[in-house]
Amino acid sequence: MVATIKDVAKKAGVSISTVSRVVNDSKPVSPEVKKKVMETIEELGYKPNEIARTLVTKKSYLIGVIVTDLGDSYIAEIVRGIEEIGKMYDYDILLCSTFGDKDAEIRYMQLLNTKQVEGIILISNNINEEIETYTKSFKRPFVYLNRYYYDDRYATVMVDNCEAAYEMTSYLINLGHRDIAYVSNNKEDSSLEKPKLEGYSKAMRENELKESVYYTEGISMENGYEAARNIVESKSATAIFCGYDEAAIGVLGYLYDNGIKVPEEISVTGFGDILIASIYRPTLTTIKVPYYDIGAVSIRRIIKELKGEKSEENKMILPFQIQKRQSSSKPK
Amino acid sequence: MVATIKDVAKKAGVSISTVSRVVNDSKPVSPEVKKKVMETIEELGYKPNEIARTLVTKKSYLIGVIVTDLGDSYIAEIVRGIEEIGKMYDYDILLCSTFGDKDAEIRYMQLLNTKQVEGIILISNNINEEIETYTKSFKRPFVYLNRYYYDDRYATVMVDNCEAAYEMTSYLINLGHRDIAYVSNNKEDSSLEKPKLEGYSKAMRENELKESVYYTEGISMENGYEAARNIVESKSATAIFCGYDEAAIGVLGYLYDNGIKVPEEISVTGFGDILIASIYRPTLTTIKVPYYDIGAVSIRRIIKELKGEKSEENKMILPFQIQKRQSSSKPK
DNA sequence: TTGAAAGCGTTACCAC
DNA sequence: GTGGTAACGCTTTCAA
Repeated sequence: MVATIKDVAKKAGVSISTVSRVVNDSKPVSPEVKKKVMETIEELGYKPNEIARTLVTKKSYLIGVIVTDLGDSYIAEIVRGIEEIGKMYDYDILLCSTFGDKDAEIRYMQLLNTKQVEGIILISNNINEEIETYTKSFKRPFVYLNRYYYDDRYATVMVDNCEAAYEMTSYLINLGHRDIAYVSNNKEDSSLEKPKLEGYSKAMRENELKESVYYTEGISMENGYEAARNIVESKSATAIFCGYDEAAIGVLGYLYDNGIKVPEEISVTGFGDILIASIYRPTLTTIKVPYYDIGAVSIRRIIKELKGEKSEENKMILPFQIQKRQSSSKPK
Repeated sequence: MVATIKDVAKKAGVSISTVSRVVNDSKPVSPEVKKKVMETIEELGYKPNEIARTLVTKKSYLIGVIVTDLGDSYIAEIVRGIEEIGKMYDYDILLCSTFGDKDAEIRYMQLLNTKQVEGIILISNNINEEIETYTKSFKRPFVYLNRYYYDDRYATVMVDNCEAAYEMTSYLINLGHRDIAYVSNNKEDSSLEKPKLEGYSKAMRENELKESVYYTEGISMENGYEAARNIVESKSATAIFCGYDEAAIGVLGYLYDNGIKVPEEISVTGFGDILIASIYRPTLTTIKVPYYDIGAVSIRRIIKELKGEKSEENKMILPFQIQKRQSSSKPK
C-alpha cells in the first residue's frame, strides 16, 4: 500500500496538519519537527495524492486539449507549444482526438469538465454551434483554434491571413511572375479563406494582373494534385500559390510525376509551413505560421485568466514570415 | 456553482445514496424514484465529479503517456493508437513530452503517479537505469517503447528487426542489386540496431555478397545526407538501405541535390514507414512498422493487466510489411 | 428499495 | 507552532 499523509503523521508522531504544512510550506513549522517530518516522508516515499488535493483545492492543474488529429504535424506543433508552456506553470495536458467528429467535440468538452480540467483548448475543423452551449455552462477559460473558420464568440490565436496572402502574392509578383494561380479551399463560407483570397486579389489588382483562382474540394494533397493538373492543362500559370501547404505538396507531387521542373518551369508556394514543407524536395516556399507559438499563447491566455487577469481582446494576432525556399524563383 | 450529488438529492427529495445508485445503475431503484431523480439531474445539469469518484474508487481512468516528442510522426501515430483504443475502454490520456531529457522521464513518471494514473506508457530514446526503481515502487502496469534499445525487464511491443532487415535486403538482392550499402545508426550498443545489422548480414552472406556498412552519428536526415555523400563518393553501391526512414529521406535529399536519379541510378530503402515516406518524391520503399498498432497493443495490454489478466510474455512481436514504392527498382 | 454514515486523502479553519 | 476537525463530492457498507 502506498503511504498517505496519515501514515507519515503517525510515524513522525505529529498531526496530519503539520505534515500538510511542511509538504506545502504553507505555514511555519519548527525546524526540528520539519526535519523529522521530512525524514519520515523520505523514508516512506510519501507523495501527496493529487486527486485528493484537487478535491479540496479545486485546482486540478489539468488543461483539456481537444484536437482533430495528432497526425497533422501542425497540430502536433501546437500541442507542443501548449505542453511546454503549460509545464512551466505546472499544468498537464489531458488529450482527446476527435478525428473531425463534431459530436466527439461536444462529448469531450463534457468529459474533460467532469475530469475537472481548469481550461480547454479546442482545435477544430468545423463550425459547431453546440459548442457555445457548453462553454457557457462551464464557465471555464476556453480557447478555440480553427484553420478554416473564424468565430468572434471565442478567444483565439491566429495570423493575419489577408496580410500574409498579400505578401506572398507580392513576393511572387516582385520575382517577375504575371500569371499567378491561387489554389483556394472551397469549403463553403470558410470564413478564413476569404481574407486569403482578398490578400491575393489585392496584390494582383494593385499590379493590374489577371486573377485566376482554382477552387478545390478540400485541402488535401490529392486536392492539390488535381488542381495542378487543371492549371497545367490550361497552361495558365508560371506560379501557383496554395492556401494550404498540404495542397502545395500535392501540386509539387503532380509536377514531379509529370516531369515539370520546379522552380524552373513553375514556382510553387504554400501557406502554413508544416513539417514536410522544409523536408520535401524541392523545399517549399511558404508562409510560416507560428504554430508552436499559437499553442503557447493559447495556454498562456488560459493560465492568465485562471489567475483572474481577464484578457480584453478575444482575437490575438501573431506575426508570420515568408519562408523562401527552393520551390520559387524568377520565371524563365 | 455547479450542481453536486447533494443538490440533486435535496431537490429530488431523496438521499444521496439513491442518486448515486441511479447514476451508476449499481443497485435497484424503484421506477418512480428513478424517474424523478433523472429529471432532477437533467434539470440541474448534474455531472458527477470524476475527481471525487476517483478518490473513493481508486479508478482514475487515466493512462499516463510519456513521449519524447509529438513532432515525430511515428510517435504521433503511436499516441493515436493508444488514444483510440483507450477511449474504447473509457480511458483518457495524460500526456507528457520529455524532448529526450532523461530526468524528465523520471520526473513525469512520478508526477503521473501522484495524479493517480492507472498505468504508464513510456516512449523513450535512452537507456535509463533509474526507471526500474520507479516502476517497481509504483506497481502499476507499465509499457516501455524504445526504437533503439531493447530491455527485457519491461513489457514492450515491437517488430522483429532482424527478420525485417533480412527481408528488405533480400528484396534488393532479388531485384538484382549486388552492391548494397547499409546505413546503420551508431549509438553505441543500441541493442535494437544489432538485429538489423544481423538481418542485413545474413541476407548478404547467403548470397555471397560483400557487406558494406556505413555508421552514422544518429538517425537524423542530416546523418543520412552525410552517409549518402560518403557512399556516393566511394561509388560503392547501387542500393542504399537505411536503418531508419529519417536517414533514408536524408539520403534522398543528397541524391536530389546532386542530380543523381532515384531509383534509376541508385535505389534507396528505409525502415519504419513514417509519414513522409509516402509523401516525399520519390516515395520511399520501406519497412512498414505498425506504429498505430504498437500503441494500440500497448494500451490494451495495460487495460488487460488492470483487469487482473496478467500477460505472460513481456515482449510482443507485431508483423511488419515491405512497402514497395518509387525509390527502388532493378539496377541499371 | 431506501437512507445514514463511514471513508477516500487532502486542505484549511479554528482553537489552544 | 501545533493539533483537531470539518469539508471537498462521491461510493459503499450496514441497517432498516
